Parts: sequence; structure tokens; C-alpha cells
Amino acid sequence: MNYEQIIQLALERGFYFPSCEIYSDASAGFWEYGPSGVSLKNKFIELWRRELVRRDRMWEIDGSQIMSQSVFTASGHLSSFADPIITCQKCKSIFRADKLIAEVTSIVVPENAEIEQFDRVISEKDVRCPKCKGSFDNAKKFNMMFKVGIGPQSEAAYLRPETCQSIFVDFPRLYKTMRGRLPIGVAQIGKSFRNEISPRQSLLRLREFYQAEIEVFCNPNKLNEIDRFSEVENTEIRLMVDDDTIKQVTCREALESGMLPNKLVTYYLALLVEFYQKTGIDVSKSRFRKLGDKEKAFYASVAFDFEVETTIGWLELVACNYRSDYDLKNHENISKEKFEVLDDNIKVLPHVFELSMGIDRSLYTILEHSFREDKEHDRVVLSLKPYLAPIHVGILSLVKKDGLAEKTEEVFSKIRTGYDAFLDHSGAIGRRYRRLDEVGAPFAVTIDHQTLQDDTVTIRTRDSMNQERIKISDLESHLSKETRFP
RNA sequence: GCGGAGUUAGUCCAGCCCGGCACGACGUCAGCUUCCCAAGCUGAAGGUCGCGGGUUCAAAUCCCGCACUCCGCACCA
Repeated sequence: MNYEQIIQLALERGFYFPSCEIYSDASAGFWEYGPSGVSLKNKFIELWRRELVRRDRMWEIDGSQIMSQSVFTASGHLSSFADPIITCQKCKSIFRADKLIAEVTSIVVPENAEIEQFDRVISEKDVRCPKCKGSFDNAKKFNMMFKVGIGPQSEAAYLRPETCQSIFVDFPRLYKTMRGRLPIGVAQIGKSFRNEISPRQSLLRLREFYQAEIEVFCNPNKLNEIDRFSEVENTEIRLMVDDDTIKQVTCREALESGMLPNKLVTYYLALLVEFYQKTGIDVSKSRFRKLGDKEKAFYASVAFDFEVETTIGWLELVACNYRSDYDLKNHENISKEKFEVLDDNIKVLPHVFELSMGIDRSLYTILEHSFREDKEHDRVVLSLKPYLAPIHVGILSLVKKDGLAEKTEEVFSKIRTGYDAFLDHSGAIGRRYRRLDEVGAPFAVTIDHQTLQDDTVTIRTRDSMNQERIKISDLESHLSKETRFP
């Protein structure tokens, strides 16, 4: 229900835990997924593939995590993904140089100005530390990308700070070989790396994290020629634009009222909501928040954050950026590769609309929104959607003796390769049910004395705690029906 | 990075002031018992007390440094 309970569940039940925790030099901002977490993550990704990649006939790629320096020269990350910082010589406080100068002197030095400009203003205006009045060291650029050295000469390269650059640099080849027409969605799941100044709150701000990104390449003159829009015109989404109120409207209303700029953007925001609804996240606690000019990333011309309310506040799960031709134009200039494509026999440099999803944050939110305390039955239940549950079914013997254990293993063997099943003989039956509830297993099959006579078992449903008796021969079709993706 | 609070078994924690065998609960495992919702009994495993250094005959405890976690500030492509 709240952050502390989720982190405790994560630690106790193998969802996630700190990386390298046995060593004291382990850095903050790195976490690992245990067996339950991996199982949940894999199923979440499969749902994403079904609801976005396959539904919209996107292409999925898997790019390198280390990318050449030129990529980030072109993308702007080498110059813009860095903050000018100054350190107080006396108290060691760190400030953003541009912000402090603007505050104290009202002089605006652009964030990406040459480093000497900051030093000059600081010495001319005698800018001092607001905390202790100490003077500053020379300004430095703090780039949030991790630099790596390739080969014996340690040639500079970087761990990608967002997965999408692979998609941009691969686009010319993909377009030539994969036989698509605009609009084209290209998707990728993978890790990104950012040297955050202060990582916090486990999965919510990591230095190494999973993104599921989708870049939709489109003709900027045809943003309202999206046939598939009709599939989502009645889908309800919650929007926060221009003021602080959230309005729940259908996609058609959002478009007609001008709250959203065009059919293409509206269509993909709708796909996102429909996807998240199926993850079990409570979308009545969600909103698309339109970002103001100051909040937007340097490459975005229009941006919406998909945010969900949690016990620690509104959490950004997806950044939806209209990147226009920013990336393709820059890669074209630096690489000399052609990025133009033919659309209706007219050459066009595609624009890009991006859905950049944080997987780790999404998984946290799913856990928090699924976690409940059932006080009446004195239990903790993770009411995950059956198709996302780390364990689909527990296979339990009511007692170990009288041949029940052997019969239970026989049932387990029948389904172990098709489902995530957990075999358990030991302890009281109620205790075993409780443990399964806590990792979100939607079903528990129990082998009892009657099973030996007529080959039937009981199957217990997690949320209702109801049990029904079914034939072992019907077990697979029952599980298949109940754990199927929607 | 700054300020505050912390770090002891899988989890929660006592012990620290005032140095002398690291306490308890939950959980886990095995056995017995019951046999459909965390019962009970018996037993067991599990600890470099965050890391490193110092003081001391002796350090979880006192001192110094560092790391990490949480809260606040700042940062957040």
C-alpha cells in the first residue's frame, strides 16, 4: 500500500534488492531483480509487446548499450545533457551556475554557454555562496552520461542515456529493408544509463534502468490522417493542460476541443492508457500532464508526461515527446546519411513522436496498486492480473503422506513447462496459501485424498479464496483460460 | 553535494549513554501432530554488529574517515 510496505515485500519475496549489497563500496542507484521481479517484468514486457508493438504493427529492435561519441554529438547530449556546476571552496555546496547567477545578478547566462562565461560573471559580480559566503571554484560541466574507453587506446564512447538513439541511427537501414510506410513505429526494450547526482527510492530513480521506448516516424503534414484513430475515439483519458485541473474526456473530445494537437498524438496516448489499464494500474489515478517550456527536454517541441498517483505522490511513468525532426536532421548533418523517405512519392524528412516508458517505475506502481491488506482474513494479497503474476499456480499436497506427495509431483510435472508453477509440500496448508497470496499467485491447486480416488483436485482462487473441484485432465485448459493475456 | 536521522541474521528490532559470551519476535528448514486457510510441539540453520582505521588487556558499544539508506534542500536529460 505504501512505499515501505512495497520495499519490504520486494526484499522478502525476491522482487528486487540492492546491487552488490555484500560490498561496502557498492554505489547507490543500482538494483537487481530477483526471481519474482524478473517473472513479473517478463510478463509486463510481453503485455507491452502485445498491446503496443503487435497491435500497431511496430518493428522491435535491440541496440547496443555503448554508442559512439558522434551519436551524442548529433543528439545534443554532449552539450545539452550537462549542467554547469560550481562548488563552494569553503562549505563544498554545489550549485547550478546559471541558476545561481540569474538569482543573484539577474544576468542570464544560457545553460549551454562556454564555461569561461560563468567564471567571468562570477568574478565580475563577486557572486558568493548563499550559504556561507565562501567563494567558488571554477565552473565545471557535469555531464550525466557515463563515458567509457573502447580498446587499448580508450577511445571515447558512452553508455546510452536513452535507448531511442539506436532507433534513430538504425532508421535508414530499417526503412530500406523492412518495407514499411509512414507512420512507422519502432520499439525497443533495453537499459539506459544516467549518472544521477542523487539516486533515490530504489526503482524510482536509478543510474541503470530499463526503458521501453517507441519512436513513431510520421509525415508532419499528415498528423490527422490516422485511420486507426477510430479504434480509440471513445477511449477515455485524463488530461491536465494549461491549468491544474484534470479533465476526463474521450479521445474525440480531446481532439475536437484542441486539448490535444492532432490525431497521431491522441491515438498513441490512447494506446498507452489502454495498455496501462491492462497492467492493473488504477488509471482513474492517472493523468497526461502537458509540460511547460521550462520543463521540457531540450529535444521536445510538445511534451506530455503520463503520471500516476502513488503513496509518494505523482510518479512519471512515460514521457511522450513530439521530437519533430530534431534527431533525424542532426544525425543527417553529422553522419551525411540520408534520412528522407518517400511518402506518396514526395520526399519527406519524418518527424518523430516518442513514448518513452520507464519499466522499473511501472513495475513499482503495479506492485503498489495491486497490494492490499485483507484484514478480515489476516493476510496480505498481491492482486496482480493473472497474466502478470510471477507464479501462476501453486501445486500443493494437503498432507505429505498416503501417497499424496507423489501424486502432487505428478500433477506438477504435467504443467511445469507451460506455466510458472510452484511445488510445495511443507507446513500447514493455510500458511502455504498465504505465501502464494503474497507473491500474487492467482491460483492454488491442492491434491487431497479424494484425488487418489477420482483424479480431481481443488483449485483455489486468490482474490475470493473460493475453491472448486475440477478434474486433473481439465486443469491445463482451466489455467490456460484464466491466465491468458487479454 | 549540503543539513538531519539511521545501518545489528531473510525481515523487524533490543543491546550503545556507562566497553566484558549479541537479546527477542517474525520468517526459513527438518521431524511430530492436525488435515482446506498464518494452530501446536520438538529441534536446527542463519551474524566479518555497513566498511576501514584508531584507542584499549578487551570495541556492536568510545574516537576518526568513508560508503550506503531514509527525510529535507538542490538536481532530475
